[in-house]
Amino acid sequence: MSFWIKIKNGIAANLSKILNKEVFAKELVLTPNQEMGDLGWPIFALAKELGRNPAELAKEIAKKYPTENNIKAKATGPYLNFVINKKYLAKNIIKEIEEQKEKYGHNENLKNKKIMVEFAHPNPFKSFHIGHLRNILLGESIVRVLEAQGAKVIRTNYQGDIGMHIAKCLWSFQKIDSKDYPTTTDLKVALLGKCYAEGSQAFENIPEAQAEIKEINKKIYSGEDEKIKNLWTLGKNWSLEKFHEIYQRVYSHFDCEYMESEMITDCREYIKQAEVKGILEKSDGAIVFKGEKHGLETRVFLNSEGLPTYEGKELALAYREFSDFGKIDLCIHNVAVEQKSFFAATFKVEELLDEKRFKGKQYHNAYEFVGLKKGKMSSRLGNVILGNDILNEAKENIKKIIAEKNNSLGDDKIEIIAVAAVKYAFLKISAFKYLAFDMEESINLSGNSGPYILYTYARIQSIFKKIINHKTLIINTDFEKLSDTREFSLIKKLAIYSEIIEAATKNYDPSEIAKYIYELAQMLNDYYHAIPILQADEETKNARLALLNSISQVIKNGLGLLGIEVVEEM
RNA sequence: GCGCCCGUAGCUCAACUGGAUAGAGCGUCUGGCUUCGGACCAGAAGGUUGCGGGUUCAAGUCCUGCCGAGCGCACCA
Repeated sequence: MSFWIKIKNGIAANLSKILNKEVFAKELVLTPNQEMGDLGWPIFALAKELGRNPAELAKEIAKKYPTENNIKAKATGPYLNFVINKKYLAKNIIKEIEEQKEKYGHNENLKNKKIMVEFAHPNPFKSFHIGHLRNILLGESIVRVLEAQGAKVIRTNYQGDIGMHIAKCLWSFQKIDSKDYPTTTDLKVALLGKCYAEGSQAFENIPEAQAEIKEINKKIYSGEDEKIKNLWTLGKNWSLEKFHEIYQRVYSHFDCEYMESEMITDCREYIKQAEVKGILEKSDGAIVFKGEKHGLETRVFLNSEGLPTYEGKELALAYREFSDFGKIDLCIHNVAVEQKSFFAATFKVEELLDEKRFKGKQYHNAYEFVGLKKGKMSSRLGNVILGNDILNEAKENIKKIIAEKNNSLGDDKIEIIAVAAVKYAFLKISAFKYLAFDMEESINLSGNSGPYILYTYARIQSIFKKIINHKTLIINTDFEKLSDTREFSLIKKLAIYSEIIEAATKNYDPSEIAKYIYELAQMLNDYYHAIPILQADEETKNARLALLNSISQVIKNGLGLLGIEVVEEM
């Protein structure tokens, strides 16, 4: 348990004793400013319950509060506020960070929990676009946040390698002579994209083509046509090759990559079981789930041509996911909000099918959609923004800035900064907010941005480089020397870090962490400008270095949870 | 038409899940490198939180009615 939580628990325990009534630590709020103290407890509710005037009651409780040296109670109007001794907090927090280092802020709330996070979900034969990018960045961060709370996390990715979109692509792709196949990954996926666009156009405009495409789709499902099967395998491998490049580029990996095509056989058995149990029923030649009696919509599981739909295949996936890695406590499906009714229905069917296995263990993390600020994105029309294009664009912009400064920086570092810029731009916005993407505006390199935070971090490292053996100085720090109010604000900010991780877990929303690190970086930059570090007398300097060391550790930890790497210089 | 989500500064977003004076960035204007890194910092302008009603000590946050946008409404994934 973090030192900060201990302080809050201690105050809550004291209040509980005085009032003979349970007071919870989470009722304590941060004060808006330093003069009011550090933590506050609004006592309106209690005053009302006792029929008392809140301000008078606050004074009375403050008087009864035990007089400790380190935490003092005082009444501020209808709030009971607590003042924490600065040196006491500084010493303990800095010590805690020094000891726990990259584990600082972590907890064991999810110890012994096995959680599967299913994310990324690109479709082979189609492009990895901006929506997939938001998905993978969010998913990767959620995984890290859960791990920081002690959970054992299994990373999975479910990729749609079957269906009409592929049939449309292959319809056009089969006409290309293998001698004309491109050699680079980028050209290969570009070709698949072009074929898909052509196939889609043909499907809409040419009746014969439509029939041919439907035929190809059936052949893909049956796997009996060698030629189609080979083309399908080839195209899929091209796509996966590209996807893996991207996963690596954003520091993601998966314990298991499920393919939709792997589900088409097994799912028939589960659909049949569900039909026998009366969960699914026949309707117009299809087998459907009539969700209305559960307040849901009707969804098709097996279509009238006898092919399993996405819903049908989901049943087989669920059984795989809940058995391949032993018993799991929770499966988080990181999928955009548009699939909400799809998941509501499939979760219900799974629950009715096998309550013990699935009930309460499936969760759809319905994050919001990414769209374009200008125009509409459509892979059919070819105006999609690719995940890689965004990263490349950010990289070019960073190169430009470096060139303007006449600096030089290795490509590996520029890449890290570019990835940081893009990741931060996506993750700083709440996952539950529609993201209107605009290339120029969305990837900031200054202000509230990834590079700003990396710059702040690099700046601290730069100070350390000027000191020899600064780490050994921290042990004997005189914390009394940290007397500036900015220093205390920084220490308090460091103290609450563990609570931020908990907040990010509650809604599976890493934007809490992004916001926190930004504020911390901002406070540091202000401090950096106002207070000299290296010019201070020896003891003060050491105390300030100890503080800087803690700040840089927390920035690094927080960025780590967002899936962002740091650079020592930039 | 029904269901879900949303509406906060010119733009993009915060507001610790009902608490104290609604805050940041971008953009605009002003100032700051002879000082630990100017991808920085300080300051200014910018708000009837879409509109109306309600709940209570307290509402951007909760309930309700409008207005507006997005997503979803069975054989795509």
